[in-house]
Amino acid sequence: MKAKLSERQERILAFIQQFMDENHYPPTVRDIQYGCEVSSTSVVDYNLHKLQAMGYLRRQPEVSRGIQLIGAGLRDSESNIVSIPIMGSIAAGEPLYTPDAPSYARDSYDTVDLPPFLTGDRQNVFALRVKGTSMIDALVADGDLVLLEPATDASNGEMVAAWLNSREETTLKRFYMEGDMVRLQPENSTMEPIIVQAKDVSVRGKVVGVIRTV
Amino acid sequence: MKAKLSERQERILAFIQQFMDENHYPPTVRDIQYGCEVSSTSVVDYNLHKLQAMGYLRRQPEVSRGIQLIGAGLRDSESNIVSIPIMGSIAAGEPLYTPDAPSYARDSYDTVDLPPFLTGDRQNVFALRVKGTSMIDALVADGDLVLLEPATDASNGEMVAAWLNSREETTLKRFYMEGDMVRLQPENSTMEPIIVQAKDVSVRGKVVGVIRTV
DNA sequence: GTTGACCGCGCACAAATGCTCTGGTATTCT
DNA sequence: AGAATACCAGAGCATTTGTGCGCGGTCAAC
Repeated sequence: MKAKLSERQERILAFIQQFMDENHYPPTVRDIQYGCEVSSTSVVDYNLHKLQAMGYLRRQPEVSRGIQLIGAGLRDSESNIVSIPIMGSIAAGEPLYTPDAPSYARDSYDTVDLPPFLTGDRQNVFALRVKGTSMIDALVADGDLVLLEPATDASNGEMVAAWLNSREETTLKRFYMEGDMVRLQPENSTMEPIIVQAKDVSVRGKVVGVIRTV
Repeated sequence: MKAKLSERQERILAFIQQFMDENHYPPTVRDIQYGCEVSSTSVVDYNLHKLQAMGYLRRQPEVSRGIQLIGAGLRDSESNIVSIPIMGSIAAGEPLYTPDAPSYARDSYDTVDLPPFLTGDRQNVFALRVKGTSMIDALVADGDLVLLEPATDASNGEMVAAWLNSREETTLKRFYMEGDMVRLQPENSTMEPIIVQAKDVSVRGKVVGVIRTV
């Protein structure tokens, strides 16, 4: 269904987003025409139909400015918000996020709405509620919300949510690969690192943000 | 300037908000006419002019659907976001927030858009960017954004931004009043509390949230 | 070549839509 | 009472704007 867009269609789409950001209402066909240097309104109409068929936008027939972007474009430009699912708590051993789950399956989770600057351009960011004070050594307190980017491995020094087979729990630590061992380093130097076999630990996500309300 | 609205104006305003929520584009004059059971477009036009003069919305002349809500209505219903001013950094000794400053003076500051759940129903919440690692003992790291509610005193145990006359700096600690002394307690037990005369410390705000991006 | 799909252009029409003009009805002020 | 003000109603005009139609390119398949 979603074939690749022609250059003109890309431009039209980008123009609509920009126009919405600036004016807070959708452009007319002729706005697009002039904004994208097209020489006829019918060309705009033609491409709008294409874009609609491909699912990039919705149009209200016979209605001026009856254009609304859907999908990723909507959240980013129109409401300036992204919805992030809260996939559970990180202290409890609940099943964690599966990155390949379809996005509409998120309906079954609570979500928080956050401005995009917290997620950057990362995909499938999800959130976990921190339960207990066991991660206070990583500058994360009870009740905090941690934002995670799905990942199965990490670079040294990154803060990750890691599943420990031996303890059957997920913990939040800095990740260091040392040979075939993995060292999970707390933030606080008074705490001892956890060192386990690489096969006994699996990374679930990298921390990209922390939110705390008091 | 902002006189109280007539019943019809309230209704028009509410209708525009509802229409925007449903359709993601502004209504036409006639949409409003039928939606609010007005018998003439001129009445709508008349009231729209009034509402514009009172600052509730902005119109683009000669442009269909050239209506955008401004002010409180926009933030709450359209984008579900509150703008919070970043009043500077907390490590530097810059002048801090003055709660009685008019809200439109916020134009001179950077702002971040955040969902309302972070501020609750608190008023005049502002943000400070944490510079340096001097507050890491309070679970706050370099680069974090702390959300503060303006306050001039605090209850024992609350985390506050406090100005220390002796050091001429603002610091983030838990607040304990003990006789006529004030103890500013770091989160980390390996750090020593700061104990000063109550007159040498002034509370600037209470921490209501922390945001960290990595 | 010829065909047909795809895309663009120009034009024109009709509907949608903002705006104005005229006049009316209360309510308030002098 | 008369004037002023605020608000509303109806009708109509002029512009804006979505949409359809005909025509002309390009490019690949046959």
